[in-house]
Amino acid sequence: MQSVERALDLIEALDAAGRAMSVSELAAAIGLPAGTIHRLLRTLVDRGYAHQLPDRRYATGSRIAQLAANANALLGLRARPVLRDLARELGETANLAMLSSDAAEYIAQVAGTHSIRMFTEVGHRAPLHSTGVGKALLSQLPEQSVRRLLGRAGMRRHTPNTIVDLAAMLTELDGVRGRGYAVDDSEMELGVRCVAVPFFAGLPYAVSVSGPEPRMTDELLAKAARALALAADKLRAELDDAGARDGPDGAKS
Amino acid sequence: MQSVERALDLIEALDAAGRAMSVSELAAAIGLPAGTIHRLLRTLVDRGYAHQLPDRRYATGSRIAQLAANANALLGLRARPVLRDLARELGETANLAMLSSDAAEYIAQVAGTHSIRMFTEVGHRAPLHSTGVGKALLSQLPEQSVRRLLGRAGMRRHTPNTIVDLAAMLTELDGVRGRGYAVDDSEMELGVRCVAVPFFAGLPYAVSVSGPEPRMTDELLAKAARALALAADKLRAELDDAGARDGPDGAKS
DNA sequence: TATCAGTATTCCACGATGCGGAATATCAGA
DNA sequence: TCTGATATTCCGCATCGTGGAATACTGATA
Repeated sequence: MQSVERALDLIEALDAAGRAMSVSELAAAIGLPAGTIHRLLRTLVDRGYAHQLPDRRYATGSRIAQLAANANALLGLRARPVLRDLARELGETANLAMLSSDAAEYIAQVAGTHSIRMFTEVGHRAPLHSTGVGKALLSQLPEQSVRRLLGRAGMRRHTPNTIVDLAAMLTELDGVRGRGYAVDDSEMELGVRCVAVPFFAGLPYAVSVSGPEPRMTDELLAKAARALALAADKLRAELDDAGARDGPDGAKS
Repeated sequence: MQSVERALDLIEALDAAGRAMSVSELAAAIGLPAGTIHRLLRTLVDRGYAHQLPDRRYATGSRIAQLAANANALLGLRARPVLRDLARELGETANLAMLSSDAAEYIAQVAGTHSIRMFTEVGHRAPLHSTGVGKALLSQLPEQSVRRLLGRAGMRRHTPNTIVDLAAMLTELDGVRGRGYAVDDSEMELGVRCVAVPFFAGLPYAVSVSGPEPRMTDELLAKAARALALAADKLRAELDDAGARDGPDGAKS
């Protein structure tokens, strides 16, 4: 339906900009006359999906944040079967995290089968530089974005292993891209190891398993990396509803 | 624009349900023929705003979560001027939090003017039962929802002052409703006091100031409650873009 | 203060797109 | 296999969305 598509194009243009836009800017971005843009915007503003600033520009409205309150929880539900299989297969706690502003936000978790298990609260936001999922998320960004995010968030030392030097981090991220997975080797918390695989499902995500160092042997890490790569493929297919429109991304494994 | 309104009605119906719905259910909820609902849904599914389960039902799609990544940050920006005035007027750290699942999520913060200041990371999720903002958020919910949320999240003791008994909490929330504000008196962290005022802007929110106990005198608490009530009115007007459609809620101060 | 250029907003005739009812396909349960 | 309920598709029609043009608004400049 043409008019609905156009309204959604507007919502997405405002989101992509991350700032207020004028009618002319939106008209140029979407390729429609100003009058049409304005009529669509009127509906979006009436419904709270956009709001207008005093200088006549428009920005994303609060209704999106209201809808969002439930959206991550629903994604977490959809990811659970994949995480459950991972936790069962590897015996360690499986996590799903997404890039949220300048942090890694955990949106789902399934505990491992051992008595001593990792626990990270769903909704918890972890530093990008010192966690496996964080490094997996960063590996998906251009260097410029990495510099901006880490510059803003800082690179605080959590343990003697934490990478706190930007150049070292950029090198580490090259390694992540080459291997296909990131490792947190007691960088966030002493005695905790984590391996994480990045995937893109409309946003950067990472799926990981984490556990205590004595159990997270190099052999398990290698096995986990393979299982995580398969899980990432499944999660990409499950979590990117809009991806179906962009072509067979699922084929790029 | 009729067709855009109808598509947004669908998005909101799926969100409000928080679970998958059939075409018939959606048709009944919105009051349109099944064929019309189906045509709208096809566009929403194509764009990732809805997704279809194998049993033919539909649920919120992942595109909403993708949009959400920026939405809270934008709300935080819009709230800043009000929080800045509060921090300047009272000298203590001002916070804005929203109800997110079963926690209070901080979406904006402006530090106070003293050398020793409260710091809570934006995006941090705090327990509802043991924080001022959490109790302010809960005070806006029916008892049944309070029971469900606290049952699910638990009521863990953080300090000797923490309320860990449900009946005591329900009584406390009655008090919050009567006074118009909630107080955290070393319930989350010893030596930290917070006063928070609830408001509704499409979702439950709370605006608060917090500081160390020696500075958070009863006199300051009373003064802060008054300032916070005014701030809540401003924030309600600023953050509820969809509210304009529902009538003059701003008049219910 | 007046003017002007750029931009946002409003108006309107027209036809394309969205509409709803009916036909057809699918699904789950007996 | 059959059946009833429901989802999906099809199609004629008219209403709603369209884009161009007219009008209103704004900020910068003289």
